[in-house]
Amino acid sequence: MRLIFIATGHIALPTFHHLIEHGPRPLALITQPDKPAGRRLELTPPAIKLAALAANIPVFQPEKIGDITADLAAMQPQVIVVMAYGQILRQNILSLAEKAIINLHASLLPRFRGAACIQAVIDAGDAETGITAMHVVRELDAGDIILAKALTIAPDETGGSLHERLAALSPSVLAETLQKLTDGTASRIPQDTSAVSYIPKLERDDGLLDWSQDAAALERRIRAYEPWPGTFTIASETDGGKRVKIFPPVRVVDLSLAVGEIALSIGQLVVGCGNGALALEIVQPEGGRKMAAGDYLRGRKPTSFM
RNA sequence: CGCGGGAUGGAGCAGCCAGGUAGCUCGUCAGGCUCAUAACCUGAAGGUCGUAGGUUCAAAUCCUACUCCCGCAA
Repeated sequence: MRLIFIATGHIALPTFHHLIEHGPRPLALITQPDKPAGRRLELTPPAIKLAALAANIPVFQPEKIGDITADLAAMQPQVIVVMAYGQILRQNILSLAEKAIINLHASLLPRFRGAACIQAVIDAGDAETGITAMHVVRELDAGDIILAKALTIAPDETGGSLHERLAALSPSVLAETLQKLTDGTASRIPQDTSAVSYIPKLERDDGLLDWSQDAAALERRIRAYEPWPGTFTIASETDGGKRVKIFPPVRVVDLSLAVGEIALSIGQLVVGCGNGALALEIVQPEGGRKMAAGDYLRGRKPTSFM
């Protein structure tokens, strides 16, 4: 089968490797251009690009995917697979594949269309999520569904752990999808429009915690946003009003504190929330490294979080 | 040269601006108290103040260079 793979995010790596090892071998990888990253803003290639180069698969990194429409057409693809690419595909791309252009999306559609679907399911407290294979249409994540596989979300699941498990689940979803497309047994199930929800891309600042929320909701948020975009708060003036990152695990405890008030309870840093309180284990003040929350409290002596 | 914070006993910090006795909260060890404890009391050990130069009678503190760690941004 003549297949082109379009992907940027890490979540696509296992699927890409699976195709390289078990076929159909991708004719080319289309991925985002190298971007400045790191403290010195050095140009950094997407990890999947390195994987392609190592396997001698041609790589295209157009600023706009429309720029290489002719190249794509010249490869005469039967199937195009899109996964965490990061660009919207125009109509002229959608019609390039002879058989189908499909997208693997990391949620059980139509719930949580959009970029931050992995964080969203944990944040919402959902019991399960999964990988959905669907046809690509002009509207984002709105195409007819071919198949989906589900996973149960663990009570201590983080965005990172779920990302890994979904990445590992993806190759089998794609393999089955390709099989059905070949057989002609692939179903086309339209999405239930009444159940659609959309979750936009997250920015670093979205990780600012609002201590007036319920402790249980904050606990989910802290797990969901680890490692991206991460969660943080602002320390009181006694610690210079600096940013403090919060890492899971955190525990909901029954302690009566004002919103944002900090206390030392049985050696742990406890923060008052809107309903209940949270015991923090690991924090990282701006400029410092990760440290035990109790050490942070004893050393820097913050009195409250904003 | 994108912006910024930091390096001080085992941990986290203060002291630096206005150079002159190594400090705080913990931890560790010993002892005490207690039915008991992550609680409390007493005592002790543990530091070439990141590295290399410079200024000075005197440098954790001022100056220069370097190494390492980290936040923002992307």
